[in-house]
Order: sequence, then structure tokens, then C-alpha cells
Amino acid sequence: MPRAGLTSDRVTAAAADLADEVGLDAVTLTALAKSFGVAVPSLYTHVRNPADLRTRVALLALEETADLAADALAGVSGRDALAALGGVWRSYARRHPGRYTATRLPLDAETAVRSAGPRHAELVRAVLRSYHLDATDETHAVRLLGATFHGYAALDAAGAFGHGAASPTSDETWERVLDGLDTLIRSWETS
Amino acid sequence: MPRAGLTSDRVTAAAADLADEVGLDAVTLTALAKSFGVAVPSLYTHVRNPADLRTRVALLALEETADLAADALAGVSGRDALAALGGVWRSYARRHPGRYTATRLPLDAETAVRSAGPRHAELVRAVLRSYHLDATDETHAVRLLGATFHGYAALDAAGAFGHGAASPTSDETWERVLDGLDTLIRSWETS
DNA sequence: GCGGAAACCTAATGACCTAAGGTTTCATCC
DNA sequence: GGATGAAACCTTAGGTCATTAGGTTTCCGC
Repeated sequence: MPRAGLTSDRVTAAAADLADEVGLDAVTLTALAKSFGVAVPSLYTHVRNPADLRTRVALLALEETADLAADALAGVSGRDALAALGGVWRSYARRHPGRYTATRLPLDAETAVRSAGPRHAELVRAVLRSYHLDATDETHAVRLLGATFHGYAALDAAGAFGHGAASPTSDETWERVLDGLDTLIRSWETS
Repeated sequence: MPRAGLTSDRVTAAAADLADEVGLDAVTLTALAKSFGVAVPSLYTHVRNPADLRTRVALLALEETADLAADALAGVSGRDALAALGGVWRSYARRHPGRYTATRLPLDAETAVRSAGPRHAELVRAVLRSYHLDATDETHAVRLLGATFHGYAALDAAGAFGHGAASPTSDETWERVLDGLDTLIRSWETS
């Protein structure tokens, strides 16, 4: 029998794809093993347990989104940068629901610092640079943006914005939110 | 052997308490049955399956938070109302992490309209009434507040605000965010 | 006190996870 | 080109949890 050629990375990538298809909760070692044509215990060489697998998917997704954000932010500033960064999360949550869910998993402190989390924080700070905030306000703004972007993506993904028939679309609200955040943070400007 | 006196509501309440103690994911029928001194299949009379149980916990938590919000909003308006409503979610997420997690579960459309969700939307609109927005902007604002409050509570609960030593506290950021939202929405005022 | 609804049980099955220990493949080095 | 050792992968076995089927017991109302 030919080998499946498993590695931690390949297993993680397959888990991420599967999560996007069937939801993160439905990613079981059994299903994964089947997709590789392999016995379940064989996965234990590459992954400690299902929780470890999910953490790896989270780390993968954080790397991917950090890359996407870095690309999207190249050469833009101010409201455009806000739109670019928020847009990355919004479209990622829509395109990769399983991976996005994984990015919301709580990581233990040690894993968190090794993740792309700090890189994300740095990217948000890059967006804010054009607003010339003092250090404290910049931290406040990082948190505000993180909360708003992720809260919005989560509500959107949960379908919370479709319940009224004549209500404005999510896209319309999104533009309004960006405008709002832009003026809000601009009002904190010090210089 | 005396009966345990199970009902759907009592099982749900116990599940909610257990979720707050050990986390929503650790709420198994096995653990619940043990806490009642009852065999696992006995729970099936009152609850369809674990997913149904979690949905019931979500509905319970949504009712509870709607009640808390209604109380907190009595007699306040403007920024105070913003603070009151956001404070309800923030403290609920802290005090009842399992229940709070349950409120974030996606509900199917039918269940959603029967839940306290619409009541929550109405409460947010009540907060916004003092800002005199037109109907469309009010909807945008409902979504903005929902996203920000829940995003903030989630990040806070995940401990995302403790990583820098000299960084401002979550409480400080919270006040800043409230100020920001207040001015933001005030700037949408039409009348 | 009797009849029936509902509460609760035991037994059995199946999905998933996980540990232990053996076998096969493959690259590498003599 | 064959031995060697590290991985990759396997079978076996056992654990927790969810779920169905079908029985027994409690308790309320008459």
C-alpha cells in the first residue's frame, strides 16, 4: 500500500478545508482519516489530539489573514486602510467560515505569542499610524477596531443582518460603520 | 428511589450553571445526569439532544440578558444608556461565561424569532431613540452597537486585553469606546 | 384504590477518541 | 546493493459520550 504522505502541515491544511466545508465542529479525526484513506490512530503521529488540531487550524488561519491584511494594507492609509483591513476579515469570514471560527478560539498565552496574533496587532497599529494618536489612545483604538471588526464579522456570519425585509444591506451598514470609525478615531487625533 | 423532579426548564437551568462552571463545551448529558443523580437516557424526556440543550441554554441566557438590559435602561438615555446596555453584556460575559458563550450560538431563523433576540433589538433601538436617527441610520446603529458590544465582550473574555504590561486597563478602553460611540452616533443625528 | 400519563430505568449499539505496541516503507550510509 | 534506523502507518483494545428501544415505577386525578 502506498503511503499517504502525511505531515502535520498537510493534516492541518486538510482539516482547515474540511472545516470550511462542514463546519469546525464537524472536523473529527475519523472524518480526516477517511479523507486521507488512513486509519485514525495514524493521525496521532502528526497531531496530538482534536484540540491540538483545532489550534493548528487557528494558527494557520491567523497566518493566512495576516498575510492577506499585509497585502491589502500596502500603500493605503486613513479610511482606505480601515476599509482594507476590515474587508479582509469580512471576506475571510465569508469565504472560509471554518477557518474564521478557528481564529476566534482562545489560545493559551504561550501559543498566542508564537502565533500571528502579535503581527495582527502590529498591522492594526500600522493602520492607525496615519491618525497620529498618542500611545494610549492607539491601544484603545486597536481594541476598538478589533472588537468592531470581529463583532461585525461574527454577526454577519450568524446571519443576524437578514431578518428585516426592507432593512439596509450588510454592505451599506459596513460603509457607514467605516465612516463612523474613521471620524471617531480622527477625533482622537492629538497633533 | 425518590424522583429527581426533572423538567425541561430545570435541566436547562442546571446546564447553564454547569456551563458557567466548566465551560459550555464540557456540558455533556453524562455530566448533567450525574449532577441530578439520574441515568443519562432519562434526560431525553426533557431535551432532544445536546444541541437542543445548548439552544435552550442560549434562549435562557437571551431572556436573562434582555431582563437585565430592560432594568438597566430604565430612566437613562444618551451616553448613560449606551454605558448601561454595554455594561450589561460586559458584566454578564464576565459573570456567566458559559451562558454568554451560548448567546453567541447561531440559531435557526425560526428559533431566532421566538427568542428574546427581537426584544434585544428593540432595547437597542430604545437606547438610540434619544439620538434621533432616521430609520435607516437607526438600523445601521443597531448593528454597530451589537457588533462592538459583543466583539468587545468576546475579546475581553478571551483575555486579549491583558498582554501588555504597561497597557491601559480594559475598563479604561471601555470608557473611551463609549465616548467614541456616543459622539459617533450623535454625529448621525438628523433633526 | 385504580388507571393512565409521565418519569425514570436497563440494555444495547454506534461514533469518536486515545494508548500501546507491532510492522512496513524509505532515505541514508557503508 | 544491502543493512540500519527513523518515521509512517497499522491492528488491537478500551474509554467516554450520545442515542434508541422497550420496560418498570411513581404520582396525580378520579
